[in-house]
Amino acid sequence: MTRALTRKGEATRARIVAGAAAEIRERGVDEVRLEDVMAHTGTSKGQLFHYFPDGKEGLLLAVAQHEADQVLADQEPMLSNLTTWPAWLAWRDRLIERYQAQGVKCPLNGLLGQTGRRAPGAQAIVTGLMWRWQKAITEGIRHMQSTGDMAGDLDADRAAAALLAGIQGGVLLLLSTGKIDHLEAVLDLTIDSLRAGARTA
Amino acid sequence: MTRALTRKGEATRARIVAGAAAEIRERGVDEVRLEDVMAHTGTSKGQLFHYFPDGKEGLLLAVAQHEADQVLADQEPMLSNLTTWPAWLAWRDRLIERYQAQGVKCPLNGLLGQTGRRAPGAQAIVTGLMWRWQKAITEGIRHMQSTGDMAGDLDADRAAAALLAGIQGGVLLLLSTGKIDHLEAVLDLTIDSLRAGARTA
DNA sequence: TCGGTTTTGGACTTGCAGGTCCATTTTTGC
DNA sequence: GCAAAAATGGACCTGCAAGTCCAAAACCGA
Repeated sequence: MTRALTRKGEATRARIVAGAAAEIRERGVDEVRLEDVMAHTGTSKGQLFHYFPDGKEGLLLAVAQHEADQVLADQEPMLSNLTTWPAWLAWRDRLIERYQAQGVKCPLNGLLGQTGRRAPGAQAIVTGLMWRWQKAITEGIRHMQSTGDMAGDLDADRAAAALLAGIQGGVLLLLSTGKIDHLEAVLDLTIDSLRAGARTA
Repeated sequence: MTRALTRKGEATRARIVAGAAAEIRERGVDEVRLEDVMAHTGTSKGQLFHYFPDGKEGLLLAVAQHEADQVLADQEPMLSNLTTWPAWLAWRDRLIERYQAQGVKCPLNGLLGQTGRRAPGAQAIVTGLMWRWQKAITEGIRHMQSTGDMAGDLDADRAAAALLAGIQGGVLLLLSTGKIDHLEAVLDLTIDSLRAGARTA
Protein backbone atom coordinates (compact mmCIF):
# COMPACT_ATOMS: atom_id res chain seq x y z
CA MET A 1 0.00 0.00 0.00
CA THR A 2 2.44 2.62 1.20
CA ARG A 3 5.08 1.28 -1.12
CA ALA A 4 7.95 3.30 -2.45
CA LEU A 5 7.52 6.78 -1.08
CA THR A 6 10.62 8.86 -0.56
CA ARG A 7 10.70 11.66 1.94
CA LYS A 8 10.11 14.16 -0.80
CA GLY A 9 7.19 12.18 -2.12
CA GLU A 10 5.67 11.96 1.31
CA ALA A 11 5.92 15.71 1.66
CA THR A 12 4.29 16.33 -1.70
CA ARG A 13 1.47 13.96 -0.91
CA ALA A 14 0.86 15.69 2.39
CA ARG A 15 0.93 19.06 0.70
CA ILE A 16 -1.67 17.93 -1.78
CA VAL A 17 -3.98 16.62 0.92
CA ALA A 18 -3.65 19.73 3.05
CA GLY A 19 -4.11 22.03 0.08
CA ALA A 20 -7.11 20.16 -1.21
CA ALA A 21 -8.62 20.19 2.26
CA ALA A 22 -8.18 23.94 2.53
CA GLU A 23 -9.66 24.49 -0.89
CA ILE A 24 -12.65 22.30 -0.09
CA ARG A 25 -13.26 24.01 3.21
CA GLU A 26 -13.21 27.32 1.43
CA ARG A 27 -15.39 26.58 -1.56
CA GLY A 28 -17.19 23.30 -1.02
CA VAL A 29 -16.45 19.82 -2.31
CA ASP A 30 -18.00 19.90 -5.71
CA GLU A 31 -16.78 23.35 -6.55
CA VAL A 32 -13.20 22.21 -6.35
CA ARG A 33 -11.59 20.96 -9.56
CA LEU A 34 -8.36 19.06 -9.72
CA GLU A 35 -6.94 22.08 -11.45
CA ASP A 36 -7.72 24.19 -8.41
CA VAL A 37 -5.84 21.79 -6.21
CA MET A 38 -2.92 21.87 -8.61
CA ALA A 39 -2.83 25.64 -8.60
CA HIS A 40 -3.25 25.89 -4.85
CA THR A 41 -0.52 23.37 -4.09
CA GLY A 42 1.82 24.05 -6.96
CA THR A 43 1.63 20.54 -8.33
CA SER A 44 0.97 19.02 -11.72
CA LYS A 45 -1.63 16.59 -12.89
CA GLY A 46 1.01 13.91 -13.14
CA GLN A 47 1.71 14.26 -9.45
CA LEU A 48 -1.92 14.09 -8.48
CA PHE A 49 -2.43 10.81 -10.25
CA HIS A 50 0.94 9.56 -9.11
CA TYR A 51 -0.01 9.86 -5.45
CA PHE A 52 -3.68 9.13 -5.93
CA PRO A 53 -4.01 6.49 -8.62
CA ASP A 54 -7.74 6.35 -8.04
CA GLY A 55 -8.00 9.98 -9.01
CA LYS A 56 -10.32 12.41 -7.37
CA GLU A 57 -12.10 9.66 -5.50
CA GLY A 58 -8.96 8.60 -3.69
CA LEU A 59 -7.89 12.15 -3.00
CA LEU A 60 -11.27 12.97 -1.52
CA LEU A 61 -11.07 9.97 0.73
CA ALA A 62 -7.65 10.99 1.98
CA VAL A 63 -8.90 14.51 2.60
CA ALA A 64 -11.90 13.19 4.47
CA GLN A 65 -9.76 11.07 6.72
CA HIS A 66 -7.46 14.00 7.32
CA GLU A 67 -10.34 16.25 8.29
CA ALA A 68 -12.02 13.65 10.46
CA ASP A 69 -8.86 13.21 12.48
CA GLN A 70 -8.57 16.96 12.76
CA VAL A 71 -12.05 17.31 14.18
CA LEU A 72 -11.19 15.07 17.10
CA ALA A 73 -7.69 16.46 17.53
CA ASP A 74 -9.14 19.95 17.86
CA GLN A 75 -11.08 18.84 20.91
CA GLU A 76 -8.05 17.60 22.77
CA PRO A 77 -6.95 17.42 25.44
CA MET A 78 -10.45 18.04 26.79
CA LEU A 79 -12.34 15.32 24.99
CA SER A 80 -10.19 12.55 26.39
CA ASN A 81 -10.31 13.93 29.90
CA LEU A 82 -13.91 14.66 30.75
CA THR A 83 -13.30 13.83 34.37
CA THR A 84 -14.53 16.93 36.21
CA TRP A 85 -17.21 19.53 35.66
CA PRO A 86 -14.68 22.22 34.81
CA ALA A 87 -13.26 19.87 32.20
CA TRP A 88 -16.70 19.44 30.68
CA LEU A 89 -17.18 23.18 30.52
CA ALA A 90 -13.77 23.69 29.00
CA TRP A 91 -14.66 21.15 26.36
CA ARG A 92 -17.90 22.96 25.71
CA ASP A 93 -16.02 26.21 25.30
CA ARG A 94 -13.55 24.63 22.95
CA LEU A 95 -16.32 23.31 20.75
CA ILE A 96 -18.03 26.67 20.56
CA GLU A 97 -14.75 28.36 19.84
CA ARG A 98 -13.76 25.90 17.18
CA TYR A 99 -17.01 26.04 15.29
CA GLN A 100 -17.39 29.74 15.75
CA ALA A 101 -14.08 30.14 13.99
CA GLN A 102 -14.96 27.64 11.32
CA GLY A 103 -18.25 29.28 10.53
CA VAL A 104 -20.02 27.90 7.52
CA LYS A 105 -16.95 26.16 6.19
CA CYS A 106 -17.53 22.55 6.98
CA PRO A 107 -14.76 20.22 5.92
CA LEU A 108 -16.81 17.05 5.95
CA ASN A 109 -19.93 18.54 4.54
CA GLY A 110 -21.15 16.79 1.47
CA LEU A 111 -19.68 13.50 2.47
CA LEU A 112 -23.06 12.13 3.37
CA GLY A 113 -25.53 10.81 0.89
CA GLN A 114 -23.82 12.05 -2.22
CA THR A 115 -20.26 10.95 -1.98
CA GLY A 116 -21.38 8.83 0.93
CA ARG A 117 -23.51 6.59 -1.16
CA ARG A 118 -21.13 6.71 -4.06
CA ALA A 119 -18.15 5.64 -2.03
CA PRO A 120 -18.64 3.24 0.83
CA GLY A 121 -15.24 4.49 1.93
CA ALA A 122 -16.52 7.95 2.76
CA GLN A 123 -19.39 6.47 4.68
CA ALA A 124 -16.92 4.44 6.71
CA ILE A 125 -14.83 7.47 7.54
CA VAL A 126 -17.80 9.42 8.84
CA THR A 127 -19.12 6.45 10.76
CA GLY A 128 -15.69 5.90 12.26
CA LEU A 129 -15.45 9.52 13.31
CA MET A 130 -18.84 9.39 15.01
CA TRP A 131 -17.98 6.17 16.69
CA ARG A 132 -14.74 7.49 18.15
CA TRP A 133 -16.39 10.72 19.17
CA GLN A 134 -19.23 9.02 20.96
CA LYS A 135 -16.88 6.59 22.65
CA ALA A 136 -14.92 9.47 24.17
CA ILE A 137 -18.07 11.11 25.47
CA THR A 138 -19.32 7.83 26.90
CA GLU A 139 -16.07 7.35 28.74
CA GLY A 140 -16.36 10.83 30.15
CA ILE A 141 -19.84 10.13 31.43
CA ARG A 142 -18.78 6.81 32.94
CA HIS A 143 -15.95 8.50 34.72
CA MET A 144 -18.25 11.13 36.14
CA GLN A 145 -20.55 8.40 37.31
CA SER A 146 -17.68 6.61 39.01
CA THR A 147 -16.90 9.73 41.00
CA GLY A 148 -20.54 10.32 41.78
CA ASP A 149 -20.66 13.51 39.74
CA MET A 150 -23.31 12.10 37.49
CA ALA A 151 -26.27 9.90 38.33
CA GLY A 152 -25.30 6.25 38.35
CA ASP A 153 -28.58 5.05 36.92
CA LEU A 154 -28.01 7.04 33.76
CA ASP A 155 -27.48 5.07 30.56
CA ALA A 156 -24.08 6.43 29.60
CA ASP A 157 -24.16 5.23 26.02
CA ARG A 158 -27.60 6.61 25.39
CA ALA A 159 -26.76 9.93 26.97
CA ALA A 160 -23.59 10.15 24.91
CA ALA A 161 -25.55 9.33 21.77
CA ALA A 162 -27.99 12.12 22.53
CA LEU A 163 -25.24 14.61 23.23
CA LEU A 164 -23.38 13.69 20.06
CA ALA A 165 -26.56 14.06 18.06
CA GLY A 166 -27.11 17.45 19.61
CA ILE A 167 -23.65 18.59 18.65
CA GLN A 168 -24.02 17.38 15.09
CA GLY A 169 -27.33 19.12 14.76
CA GLY A 170 -25.95 22.28 16.27
CA VAL A 171 -23.15 22.29 13.73
CA LEU A 172 -25.57 21.56 10.92
CA LEU A 173 -27.67 24.50 11.96
CA LEU A 174 -24.59 26.64 12.14
CA LEU A 175 -23.89 25.67 8.56
CA SER A 176 -27.34 26.49 7.34
CA THR A 177 -28.17 29.54 9.39
CA GLY A 178 -24.75 30.91 10.19
CA LYS A 179 -25.72 31.32 13.83
CA ILE A 180 -24.07 29.39 16.62
CA ASP A 181 -27.04 29.73 18.94
CA HIS A 182 -28.30 26.22 18.41
CA LEU A 183 -25.00 24.65 19.23
CA GLU A 184 -24.70 26.72 22.37
CA ALA A 185 -28.22 25.92 23.46
CA VAL A 186 -27.92 22.21 22.93
CA LEU A 187 -24.58 21.99 24.70
CA ASP A 188 -25.68 24.03 27.68
CA LEU A 189 -29.03 22.40 28.14
CA THR A 190 -27.79 18.86 27.63
CA ILE A 191 -24.83 19.25 29.95
CA ASP A 192 -27.09 20.92 32.48
CA SER A 193 -29.44 18.00 32.37
CA LEU A 194 -26.57 15.60 32.94
CA ARG A 195 -25.64 17.70 35.91
CA ALA A 196 -29.18 17.80 37.20
CA GLY A 197 -29.24 14.04 37.40
CA ALA A 198 -26.42 14.11 39.90
CA ARG A 199 -28.35 16.20 42.39
CA THR A 200 -30.85 13.39 42.65
CA ALA A 201 -28.15 10.85 43.32
CA MET B 1 -43.84 34.52 -12.49
CA THR B 2 -46.51 31.87 -12.77
CA ARG B 3 -47.53 33.18 -16.14
CA ALA B 4 -49.20 31.09 -18.77
CA LEU B 5 -49.52 27.63 -17.32
CA THR B 6 -52.38 25.52 -18.51
CA ARG B 7 -53.79 22.72 -16.43
CA LYS B 8 -51.83 20.23 -18.44
CA GLY B 9 -48.68 22.26 -18.02
CA GLU B 10 -49.21 22.49 -14.30
CA ALA B 11 -49.56 18.73 -14.12
CA THR B 12 -46.41 18.13 -16.12
CA ARG B 13 -44.46 20.52 -13.99
CA ALA B 14 -45.64 18.82 -10.85
CA ARG B 15 -44.80 15.44 -12.31
CA ILE B 16 -41.28 16.59 -13.04
CA VAL B 17 -40.73 17.92 -9.55
CA ALA B 18 -42.12 14.82 -7.90
CA GLY B 19 -40.16 12.51 -10.15
CA ALA B 20 -36.93 14.41 -9.68
CA ALA B 21 -37.48 14.39 -5.93
CA ALA B 22 -37.96 10.64 -5.91
CA GLU B 23 -34.91 10.08 -8.04
CA ILE B 24 -32.82 12.31 -5.80
CA ARG B 25 -34.01 10.61 -2.66
CA GLU B 26 -33.11 7.29 -4.18
CA ARG B 27 -29.70 8.04 -5.59
CA GLY B 28 -28.46 11.33 -4.20
CA VAL B 29 -28.42 14.80 -5.70
CA ASP B 30 -25.31 14.71 -7.77
CA GLU B 31 -25.90 11.26 -9.12
CA VAL B 32 -29.04 12.38 -10.84
CA ARG B 33 -28.74 13.61 -14.41
CA LEU B 34 -31.41 15.50 -16.27
CA GLU B 35 -31.71 12.45 -18.47
CA ASP B 36 -32.61 10.36 -15.45
CA VAL B 37 -35.38 12.74 -14.59
CA MET B 38 -36.61 12.64 -18.16
CA ALA B 39 -36.66 8.86 -18.18
CA HIS B 40 -38.28 8.63 -14.78
CA THR B 41 -41.00 11.12 -15.56
CA GLY B 42 -41.52 10.41 -19.23
CA THR B 43 -40.64 13.92 -20.32
CA SER B 44 -38.33 15.44 -22.87
CA LYS B 45 -35.51 17.88 -22.51
CA GLY B 46 -37.62 20.53 -24.13
CA GLN B 47 -40.18 20.21 -21.38
CA LEU B 48 -37.60 20.41 -18.63
CA PHE B 49 -36.26 23.67 -19.90
CA HIS B 50 -39.71 24.90 -20.72
CA TYR B 51 -40.81 24.63 -17.11
CA PHE B 52 -37.44 25.39 -15.58
CA PRO B 53 -35.76 28.02 -17.72
CA ASP B 54 -32.88 28.19 -15.26
CA GLY B 55 -32.14 24.56 -15.94
CA LYS B 56 -31.00 22.16 -13.29
CA GLU B 57 -30.48 24.93 -10.79
CA GLY B 58 -34.10 25.96 -10.91
CA LEU B 59 -35.37 22.41 -10.85
CA LEU B 60 -33.27 21.63 -7.81
CA LEU B 61 -34.63 24.64 -6.02
CA ALA B 62 -38.18 23.59 -6.77
CA VAL B 63 -37.44 20.08 -5.54
CA ALA B 64 -35.87 21.44 -2.39
CA GLN B 65 -38.89 23.55 -1.61
CA HIS B 66 -41.15 20.61 -2.31
CA GLU B 67 -39.22 18.38 0.06
CA ALA B 68 -38.93 21.01 2.77
CA ASP B 69 -42.67 21.45 2.81
CA GLN B 70 -43.09 17.70 2.90
CA VAL B 71 -40.88 17.37 5.96
CA LEU B 72 -43.17 19.62 7.95
CA ALA B 73 -46.36 18.22 6.48
CA ASP B 74 -45.32 14.73 7.54
CA GLN B 75 -45.28 15.87 11.15
CA GLU B 76 -48.83 17.10 11.13
CA PRO B 77 -51.18 17.29 12.83
CA MET B 78 -48.91 16.67 15.80
CA LEU B 79 -46.35 19.40 15.27
CA SER B 80 -48.92 22.17 15.32
CA ASN B 81 -50.68 20.81 18.36
CA LEU B 82 -48.08 20.07 20.97
CA THR B 83 -50.53 20.89 23.73
CA THR B 84 -50.45 17.82 25.93
CA TRP B 85 -47.90 15.20 26.91
CA PRO B 86 -49.58 12.52 24.85
CA ALA B 87 -49.39 14.86 21.88
CA TRP B 88 -45.67 15.29 22.40
CA LEU B 89 -45.17 11.56 22.53
CA ALA B 90 -47.28 11.04 19.44
CA TRP B 91 -45.10 13.58 17.67
CA ARG B 92 -42.01 11.77 18.85
CA ASP B 93 -43.40 8.52 17.49
CA ARG B 94 -44.26 10.08 14.18
CA LEU B 95 -40.74 11.41 13.79
CA ILE B 96 -39.18 8.05 14.53
CA GLU B 97 -41.59 6.35 12.20
CA ARG B 98 -41.03 8.79 9.41
CA TYR B 99 -37.27 8.67 9.53
CA GLN B 100 -37.19 4.96 10.14
CA ALA B 101 -39.07 4.55 6.89
CA GLN B 102 -36.92 7.05 5.09
CA GLY B 103 -33.70 5.42 6.18
CA VAL B 104 -30.61 6.80 4.55
CA LYS B 105 -32.52 8.51 1.79
CA CYS B 106 -32.42 12.11 2.74
CA PRO B 107 -34.21 14.44 0.39
CA LEU B 108 -32.47 17.60 1.48
CA ASN B 109 -29.06 16.12 1.94
CA GLY B 110 -26.41 17.85 -0.06
CA LEU B 111 -28.20 21.14 0.01
CA LEU B 112 -25.78 22.53 2.53
CA GLY B 113 -22.36 23.82 1.70
CA GLN B 114 -22.22 22.55 -1.83
CA THR B 115 -25.36 23.70 -3.49
CA GLY B 116 -25.91 25.79 -0.41
CA ARG B 117 -23.00 28.01 -1.10
CA ARG B 118 -23.53 27.87 -4.79
CA ALA B 119 -27.11 28.95 -4.63
CA PRO B 120 -28.23 31.40 -1.99
CA GLY B 121 -31.69 30.14 -2.83
CA ALA B 122 -31.05 26.69 -1.43
CA GLN B 123 -29.63 28.20 1.73
CA ALA B 124 -32.79 30.23 2.12
CA ILE B 125 -35.01 27.20 1.75
CA VAL B 126 -33.18 25.26 4.44
CA THR B 127 -33.08 28.23 6.74
CA GLY B 128 -36.77 28.77 6.21
CA LEU B 129 -37.53 25.17 7.00
CA MET B 130 -35.56 25.30 10.21
CA TRP B 131 -37.18 28.53 11.18
CA ARG B 132 -40.71 27.22 10.71
CA TRP B 133 -39.84 23.99 12.47
CA GLN B 134 -38.38 25.71 15.49
CA LYS B 135 -41.27 28.13 15.64
CA ALA B 136 -43.74 25.27 15.91
CA ILE B 137 -41.75 23.63 18.69
CA THR B 138 -41.44 26.90 20.55
CA GLU B 139 -45.17 27.38 20.39
CA GLY B 140 -45.69 23.90 21.76
CA ILE B 141 -43.41 24.62 24.68
CA ARG B 142 -45.09 27.93 25.39
CA HIS B 143 -48.45 26.25 25.40
CA MET B 144 -47.25 23.61 27.83
CA GLN B 145 -45.93 26.36 30.05
CA SER B 146 -49.24 28.13 29.97
CA THR B 147 -50.98 25.02 31.26
CA GLY B 148 -48.30 24.41 33.85
CA ASP B 149 -47.12 21.23 32.19
CA MET B 150 -43.68 22.64 31.66
CA ALA B 151 -41.61 24.84 33.94
CA GLY B 152 -42.44 28.48 33.43
CA ASP B 153 -38.90 29.69 33.95
CA LEU B 154 -37.70 27.70 30.97
CA ASP B 155 -36.45 29.68 27.98
CA ALA B 156 -38.83 28.30 25.37
CA ASP B 157 -36.89 29.50 22.36
CA ARG B 158 -33.63 28.15 23.65
CA ALA B 159 -35.16 24.81 24.54
CA ALA B 160 -36.75 24.58 21.12
CA ALA B 161 -33.44 25.40 19.50
CA ALA B 162 -31.77 22.62 21.43
CA LEU B 163 -34.47 20.13 20.59
CA LEU B 164 -34.38 21.04 16.92
CA ALA B 165 -30.62 20.67 16.89
CA GLY B 166 -30.96 17.29 18.52
CA ILE B 167 -33.41 16.13 15.88
CA GLN B 168 -31.21 17.34 13.05
CA GLY B 169 -28.22 15.60 14.51
CA GLY B 170 -30.20 12.45 15.07
CA VAL B 171 -31.22 12.43 11.44
CA LEU B 172 -27.69 13.15 10.33
CA LEU B 173 -26.46 10.22 12.35
CA LEU B 174 -29.18 8.08 10.87
CA LEU B 175 -27.87 9.02 7.46
CA SER B 176 -24.29 8.20 8.25
CA THR B 177 -24.68 5.15 10.44
CA GLY B 178 -28.00 3.78 9.30
CA LYS B 179 -29.13 3.41 12.90
CA ILE B 180 -32.00 5.34 14.38
CA ASP B 181 -30.70 5.01 17.93
CA HIS B 182 -29.33 8.52 18.14
CA LEU B 183 -32.57 10.08 17.09
CA GLU B 184 -34.48 8.01 19.60
CA ALA B 185 -32.05 8.82 22.39
CA VAL B 186 -32.04 12.53 21.75
CA LEU B 187 -35.81 12.74 21.50
CA ASP B 188 -36.46 10.70 24.62
CA LEU B 189 -33.85 12.35 26.77
CA THR B 190 -34.63 15.87 25.67
CA ILE B 191 -38.37 15.49 26.09
CA ASP B 192 -37.79 13.82 29.45
CA SER B 193 -35.74 16.75 30.58
CA LEU B 194 -38.49 19.13 29.53
CA ARG B 195 -40.85 17.04 31.58
CA ALA B 196 -38.52 16.93 34.55
CA GLY B 197 -38.59 20.69 34.71
CA ALA B 198 -42.32 20.58 35.35
CA ARG B 199 -41.99 18.45 38.46
CA THR B 200 -40.00 21.21 40.04
CA ALA B 201 -42.59 23.80 39.20
C1' DT C 1 29.73 7.46 -10.77
C1' DC C 2 26.09 4.79 -12.38
C1' DG C 3 21.66 2.20 -13.10
C1' DG C 4 17.26 1.97 -11.45
C1' DT C 5 13.45 4.18 -9.37
C1' DT C 6 10.66 7.82 -8.09
C1' DT C 7 9.06 12.39 -9.09
C1' DT C 8 7.52 15.89 -12.05
C1' DG C 9 5.46 18.58 -16.03
C1' DG C 10 2.23 19.19 -19.23
C1' DA C 11 0.15 18.11 -23.75
C1' DC C 12 -3.56 15.36 -25.30
C1' DT C 13 -7.80 12.51 -25.32
C1' DT C 14 -12.42 11.57 -24.15
C1' DG C 15 -16.95 11.21 -22.41
C1' DC C 16 -20.54 13.28 -20.76
C1' DA C 17 -24.07 16.23 -19.13
C1' DG C 18 -26.09 20.70 -19.40
C1' DG C 19 -27.94 23.68 -22.39
C1' DT C 20 -29.73 25.46 -27.17
C1' DC C 21 -32.90 25.32 -30.99
C1' DC C 22 -36.55 24.57 -33.78
C1' DA C 23 -40.12 21.95 -35.96
C1' DT C 24 -44.43 19.68 -34.70
C1' DT C 25 -48.49 18.86 -32.10
C1' DT C 26 -51.90 20.12 -28.77
C1' DT C 27 -54.62 23.30 -26.26
C1' DT C 28 -56.96 27.62 -25.41
C1' DG C 29 -59.87 31.66 -25.98
C1' DC C 30 -63.12 33.69 -28.78
C1' DG D 1 -63.32 26.53 -36.48
C1' DC D 2 -59.33 29.38 -36.21
C1' DA D 3 -55.38 31.95 -34.89
C1' DA D 4 -52.32 32.51 -31.11
C1' DA D 5 -50.07 30.54 -27.37
C1' DA D 6 -48.40 26.72 -24.88
C1' DA D 7 -46.61 22.00 -24.78
C1' DT D 8 -43.71 18.47 -26.64
C1' DG D 9 -39.88 15.76 -28.91
C1' DG D 10 -35.50 15.21 -29.92
C1' DA D 11 -31.33 16.32 -32.69
C1' DC D 12 -27.43 18.99 -32.00
C1' DC D 13 -23.80 21.82 -29.89
C1' DT D 14 -20.29 22.86 -26.59
C1' DG D 15 -17.32 23.25 -22.75
C1' DC D 16 -15.30 21.38 -19.26
C1' DA D 17 -12.96 18.48 -16.15
C1' DA D 18 -11.30 13.84 -15.22
C1' DG D 19 -8.15 10.84 -16.70
C1' DT D 20 -4.07 9.11 -19.93
C1' DC D 21 0.54 9.08 -21.51
C1' DC D 22 5.18 9.77 -21.92
C1' DA D 23 9.35 12.03 -21.75
C1' DA D 24 12.43 14.66 -18.79
C1' DA D 25 14.45 15.59 -14.32
C1' DA D 26 15.68 14.57 -9.62
C1' DC D 27 16.88 11.29 -6.40
C1' DC D 28 18.66 7.06 -4.19
C1' DG D 29 21.61 3.36 -2.88
C1' DA D 30 25.89 1.02 -4.04
